[in-house]
Amino acid sequence: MTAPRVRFAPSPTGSLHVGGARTALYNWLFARRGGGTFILRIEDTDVERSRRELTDQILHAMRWLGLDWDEGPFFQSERGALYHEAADRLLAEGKAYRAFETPDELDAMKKSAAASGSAFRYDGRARAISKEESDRRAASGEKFVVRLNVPDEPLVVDDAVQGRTEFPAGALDDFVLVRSDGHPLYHFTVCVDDVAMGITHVIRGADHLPNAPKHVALFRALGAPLPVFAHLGMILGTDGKKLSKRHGAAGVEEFEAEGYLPAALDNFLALLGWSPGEDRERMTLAEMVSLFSLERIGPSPSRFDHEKLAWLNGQYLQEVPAARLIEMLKPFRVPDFDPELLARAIALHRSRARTLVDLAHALAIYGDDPMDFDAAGMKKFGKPDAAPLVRTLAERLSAAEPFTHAALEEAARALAAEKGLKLGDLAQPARLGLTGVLASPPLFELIEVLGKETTRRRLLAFADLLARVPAAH
RNA sequence: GCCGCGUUCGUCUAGCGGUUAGGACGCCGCCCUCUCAAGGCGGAGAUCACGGGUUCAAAUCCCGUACGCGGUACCA
Repeated sequence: MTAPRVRFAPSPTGSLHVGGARTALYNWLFARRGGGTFILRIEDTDVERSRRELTDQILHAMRWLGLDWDEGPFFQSERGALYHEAADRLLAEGKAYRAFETPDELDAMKKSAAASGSAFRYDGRARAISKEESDRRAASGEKFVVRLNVPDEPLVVDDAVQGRTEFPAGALDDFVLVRSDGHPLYHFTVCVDDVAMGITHVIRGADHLPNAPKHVALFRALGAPLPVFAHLGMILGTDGKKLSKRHGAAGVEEFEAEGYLPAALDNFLALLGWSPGEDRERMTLAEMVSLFSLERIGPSPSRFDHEKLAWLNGQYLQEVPAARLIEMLKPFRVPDFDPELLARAIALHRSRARTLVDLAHALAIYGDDPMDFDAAGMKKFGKPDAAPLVRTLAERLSAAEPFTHAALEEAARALAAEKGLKLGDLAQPARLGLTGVLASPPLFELIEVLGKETTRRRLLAFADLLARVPAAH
């Protein structure tokens, strides 16, 4: 088998969302697996809706995901000559023809079709116009569209994922290839480009499956062999509806901003519709490459489960080398302190975070002293008679020598024993005073990183706060 | 409406004629423990959408129905 040539062909009418990202990923995996070529093509023929910034955003998202392309990006907006050449050839060969109906006339036809309860299909009446008349009317400046002369026979799409589907003869009308203003349309540009680029496998979302017979007809008209089609089940929201804003993040750049790791998103997306079998779930891109095959892609739609993605991201967060993690954290505003201490703080907090945003947020306690204290915690520990105990603890901890978690814990345990308390009776109020919340990494390791000065200052301030709490009755 | 595709625990999935229907997320419990995570162990959770066939045997093959999704442009 010759090396595959595949392409990812987004339209820059929106940012790269997870559905598109998964399509890109599968194409990339397939290309890499087969030692083939991955081509990036920007389908910006819709001039009204395409925006340059969105192309840049898509390119950025691709790079972020680690999906490098071998050729392109090609812009369809710059390939007009190719399409017009192809249209002229089809026209000359009688495989396409000019149709001179105006939009208003077409509307009228649609309306009458709707009135009689049938679906509108262009009836191909302009096929009857002779070549001479067609040329003459075109030359005289009359507006026309170019339509494909779709043969009256069943069209078979043999899909690697969805299986064989047959579209009966007459299911398609002679659809428009080129608009009356000269702009080539989507189906046409796709096929012309796929032929020109020697695409062997078309891997894309199942929303394109109904388009596939059009493409089959077009490939034939163009005299090109059919590529293998593989239509991927759609990615839906958790409620089974089309993915939209109210399902939370859907754009790749949103996941980046929320502190997800590209490796986690790649892994998660890969599993939406594909499974390597043998209960394999966590995989690097390289592992996916070696395991990937079209045969193991399922046909059904899947739902995007943020919970599982978050879990997976947490898993990846545990494995990132410390230095790399510090790099990754940079865009997320972490307190500026000693790099060595930062590394230790990260070691303490990473297992408690599921995203970089979580982690950066957790790291904030190493910056400013806490201003707010957890309400439930204050209800439980916020009593004036707790103040002396916290004060004593502050003194004992300050005196601990060396200032290590082992010595600190020993000091705290000794104090607890003296007072006939459990360690938790001491640790929890201390944790609250030090961090403002009741959940944190092991207290004494935290204190060790926080340092003697900060610990003492916060504990003493907290004791003062406790002393001012009105006594309960 | 018409055309097409899909349907295994709540979710992602394994399964490709004979399994106690497996794994993962989430959920619950236990262990660890100064709290919260992480980790370890265990549990609940699927009459394989439904109804007919084919077969000694069906989640697996065939046909209907229901539901879901997609398409139905001089959008992509």
